[in-house]
Amino acid sequence: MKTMLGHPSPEEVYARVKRKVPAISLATVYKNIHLFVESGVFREVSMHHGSVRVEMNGDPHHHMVCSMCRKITDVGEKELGLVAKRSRLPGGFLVERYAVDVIGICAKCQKA
Amino acid sequence: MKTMLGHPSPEEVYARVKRKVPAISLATVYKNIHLFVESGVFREVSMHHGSVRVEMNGDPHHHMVCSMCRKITDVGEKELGLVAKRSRLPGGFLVERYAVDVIGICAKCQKA
DNA sequence: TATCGAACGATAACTTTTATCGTTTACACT
DNA sequence: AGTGTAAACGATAAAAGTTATCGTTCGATA
Repeated sequence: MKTMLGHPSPEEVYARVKRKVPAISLATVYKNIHLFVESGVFREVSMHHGSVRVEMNGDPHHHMVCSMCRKITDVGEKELGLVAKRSRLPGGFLVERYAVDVIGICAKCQKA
Repeated sequence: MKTMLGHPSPEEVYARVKRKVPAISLATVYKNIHLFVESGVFREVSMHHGSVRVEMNGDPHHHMVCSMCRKITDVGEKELGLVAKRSRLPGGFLVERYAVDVIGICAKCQKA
């Protein structure tokens, strides 16, 4: 069976799982996505999207997001060097800018 | 008058503008936010939030996002080096991971 | 001041996500 | 197997965020 690669939305996960378990509810899919994200099975990918996307954990990598069609493509950690030079990344992607999000726990939440 | 700093949501912008123009509609605020974002006056900041956030363009900087309370804090470009070392950033922020989003135009959209 | 088009406000609609709740299922213990 | 209990489920309502619609108003120009 083909595995689900890429960056599926909850709706896409739902559609896929429904093929095997037709009775499943969208609510259950959301519950499991949350569970998986909190457990570290999935990561959330959310830059500039109307809906959440998830991906499996894997080798460290980042994302190219097209500001017109919003398609997401993975970028290996090593290819990031090209971004700083404002050059084109593999695939002919034209870089406008890049945004780094550092995710963690702020001082206040560490205390609680 | 105090300017609006930080990373306001559309609702926060609406509340603020309403002080001066009580008759304004939320729809108009959204229309203007879109206009400003498309014109490059604002940038969108969207990592892991239920709603869009905007910020003024300024010196290059990035963001720390608390995975518990979702508060956003700016990080100067120079401080990013600390992240790679998994050390603590200023303010006692404990780094879990970081995500880079490269924003631009994909090859297909460049043709169109 | 009359005309015309752009921008507006109110609101309905839509999308995505979360909460609620009654029911079903799984399983430990008898 | 039968019973009790808790966890998980599906259906669905509700909430939150955003966009689309539409009749009205504003403002520039003639």
